[in-house]
Amino acid sequence: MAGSVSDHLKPRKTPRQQRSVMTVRAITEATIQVLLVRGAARLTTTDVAQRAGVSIGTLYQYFPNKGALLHAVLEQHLEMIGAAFEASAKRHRGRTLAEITEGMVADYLDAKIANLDISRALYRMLPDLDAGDLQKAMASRIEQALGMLMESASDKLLERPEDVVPMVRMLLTGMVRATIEEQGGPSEIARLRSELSAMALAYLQASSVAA
Amino acid sequence: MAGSVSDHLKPRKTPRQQRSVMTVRAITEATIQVLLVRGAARLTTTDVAQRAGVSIGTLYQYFPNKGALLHAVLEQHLEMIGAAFEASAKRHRGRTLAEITEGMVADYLDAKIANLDISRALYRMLPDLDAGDLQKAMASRIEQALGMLMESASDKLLERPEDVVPMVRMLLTGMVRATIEEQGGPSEIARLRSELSAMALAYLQASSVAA
DNA sequence: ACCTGAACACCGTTCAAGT
DNA sequence: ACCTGAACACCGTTCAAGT
Repeated sequence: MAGSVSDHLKPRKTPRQQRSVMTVRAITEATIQVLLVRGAARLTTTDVAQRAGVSIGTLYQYFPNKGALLHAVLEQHLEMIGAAFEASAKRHRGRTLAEITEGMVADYLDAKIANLDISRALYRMLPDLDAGDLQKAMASRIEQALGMLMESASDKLLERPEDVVPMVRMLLTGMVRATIEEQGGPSEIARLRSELSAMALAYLQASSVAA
Repeated sequence: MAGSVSDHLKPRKTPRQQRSVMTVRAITEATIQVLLVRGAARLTTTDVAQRAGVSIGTLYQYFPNKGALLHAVLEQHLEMIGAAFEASAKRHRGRTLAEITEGMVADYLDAKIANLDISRALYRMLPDLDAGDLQKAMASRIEQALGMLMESASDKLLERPEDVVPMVRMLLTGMVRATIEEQGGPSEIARLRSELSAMALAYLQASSVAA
């Protein structure tokens, strides 16, 4: 073992005084701003420090490297999406398979669309980010909520949930990601909203029996 | 207009003498080698030039920048995948919807799996690569072959193909990409092979009527 | 405990000089 | 027509000195 793969991505120190708490917040805020304005490829630690109003030395006091900075921003965003999905799952629990499916797709899409720019920027940085840990955690979080939802469906019983649930999770996140990365406009997003529901529902029905 | 977005990614000059044709080939070969050995993030133009046995100056005589180098490698790989998919489409034409779907999924997966390492490496560089043009071309190439296949199905007639065909294309490429990027092992790939067929077929059947 | 910024290392890219 | 490699610019990261 000897430490997780991504020890080097963790924040370097935990701020103990008020001043430094604000410093850290200023740095992550600035990171998002620079990300949106300049894009992932042209994001510079110097830019971030300047925009945050601190020196580069200070930035590196809290984040061991550029990757850790972006990792922190990604973590925030995923936490938001994960919480939104879990809340959505609770809302739709116990309804019919069709209702659950449509509601779940709509809510996930809405959460991503509400932060379209940042979603797009973050997707673009994923590869450089060594974010396998975060993505895995997110995947199992969504799968757990999904599994619970499927069990709760009032009209259908899912067969082989251990295979079907991961596939549906991948369908949901993969199609939304692809559409956003392909620069899909309003019409592509509208199509995704209806067709993705239809797709997920057709597969789920084919994989379940009457309850 | 004033030139395509990615003029700066095109090769800088076309080699006119034998010597330089070999030079270009050596450079792209070396790029793949370095990509596989060091990974996308640590790929260095110096490394590539050294491995190709030329100076950096020579490298920059044929490729205007690092991006163009990777762009060329990606283009080669996509060309191979595209051709494989079109050949597969021809083979399955005229069969039943279920046979077409299964054959298509299996063939696409096989083509990607046969070059798993390079596929993985290339997926990781996509964002940095400004490869929207290549991806769009690839998407419509696959969609055209898919549309032809759907029309040829002996037992079913697809409704709203203008919506359904792009969704199936995205399903196919998106799920394979997600599985590969998530470092899926043999068992995840086997699951993908069967479940992705089931998913696509369930959606296609729900979107078609008897022929 | 926190902050600063000059200095270092590394890498992408150019260009004057060569064959 | 093609090749070379020293030189330049830029950016991530460190660390000795400060409050």
